[in-house]
Amino acid sequence: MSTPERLIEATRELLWERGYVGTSPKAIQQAAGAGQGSMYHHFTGKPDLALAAIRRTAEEMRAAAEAVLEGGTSAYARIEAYLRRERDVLRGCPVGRLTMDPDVMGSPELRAPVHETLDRLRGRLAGIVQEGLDRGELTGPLDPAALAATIVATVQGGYVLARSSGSPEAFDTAVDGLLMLLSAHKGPSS
Amino acid sequence: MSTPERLIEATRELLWERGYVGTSPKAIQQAAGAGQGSMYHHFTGKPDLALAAIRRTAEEMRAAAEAVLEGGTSAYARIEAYLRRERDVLRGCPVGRLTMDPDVMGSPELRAPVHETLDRLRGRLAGIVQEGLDRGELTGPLDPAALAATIVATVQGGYVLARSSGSPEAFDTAVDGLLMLLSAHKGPSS
DNA sequence: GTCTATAGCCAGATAGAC
DNA sequence: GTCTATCTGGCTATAGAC
Repeated sequence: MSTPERLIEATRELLWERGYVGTSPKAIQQAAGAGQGSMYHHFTGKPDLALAAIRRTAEEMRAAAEAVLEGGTSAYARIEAYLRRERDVLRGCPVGRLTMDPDVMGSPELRAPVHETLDRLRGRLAGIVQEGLDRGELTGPLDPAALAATIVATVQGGYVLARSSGSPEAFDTAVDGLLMLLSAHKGPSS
Repeated sequence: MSTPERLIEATRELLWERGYVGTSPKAIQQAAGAGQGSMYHHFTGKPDLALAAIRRTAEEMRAAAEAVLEGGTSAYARIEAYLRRERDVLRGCPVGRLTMDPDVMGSPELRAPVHETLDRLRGRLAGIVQEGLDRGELTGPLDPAALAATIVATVQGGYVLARSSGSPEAFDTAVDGLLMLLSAHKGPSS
């Protein structure tokens, strides 16, 4: 792997683990096995490197979501697949985590990928819910946009509960609760 | 207000705004209008001060939740009151936020109040759901513990969505979605 | 491209005067 | 109880040699 590549990957890991504020250039260099001069040769500084890392993480998360949301199954099945998809629960969401970082939220550039990723995810889920209603896989009354927000919020909040309790179980319990509520809306053609 | 008091309050604000990692003793002193010597006279250091601040914040959050959860209304009404209670949405949850802080989660002492607060909240909500089922205010199938986790997760995740989009609206939308799902379980005596 | 040297500033804390 | 002085070390970056 090239040096810039290693630097980006190291930054991604550290951003996930410690956030922007808690991640120092020095720590990045050590994790990447690169010297200071090397890092500043390839990137203008910490914000520049973080931007590259965040963009890649956001892109990866979008792809992972899409992989599980596409496909020919029912709306309910796709939502369940998204909710139950394998996750590194105790590490939290590498994108959602950044919303609690004041320096990230204070920078329009760093913030944009975070905002976009979560926003598109909500939109994608809303579309699936709408599809489900149209096809009779789900029965109303159900507001697609609201349900989509609740789904994403349950996941993001599930991470909080899991980290708080130190066990992934809390995440699963929150997901179970949501699916329990949603299953009451399963339609005949599902 | 006494100096220790001002130091604790300043720490609470900064912890909320910037997290543990992003909060320096110097910033605390300036916000509290106290000198270094003064701070180290009253507290042994940053962890000690943070502990006092976190404990107080946790206590305050428990009280705020209890204030809205107690009372003689129906289970559904109490859950809705909790979800719609006024919040400083864009600032996020002062307790939940700490779960993303590696230094807080790495310290058993700092972590305990966070864990306990979120845990008790879940237990309290589960009790209310159970009560609602018993009284016929809610109709099953409904797993109290799972629903309680979903409620807390929706709130915690709602903060993430709101901060990501820069608007409190996303929080409200997630809450609306959850109440929409839950309202399908409103019982006859409600 | 990568290295070492250097710099100014901040973090976190201690010591001792007042 | 509060103040100033001081300390060690880390952060973030620049300069210039190799």
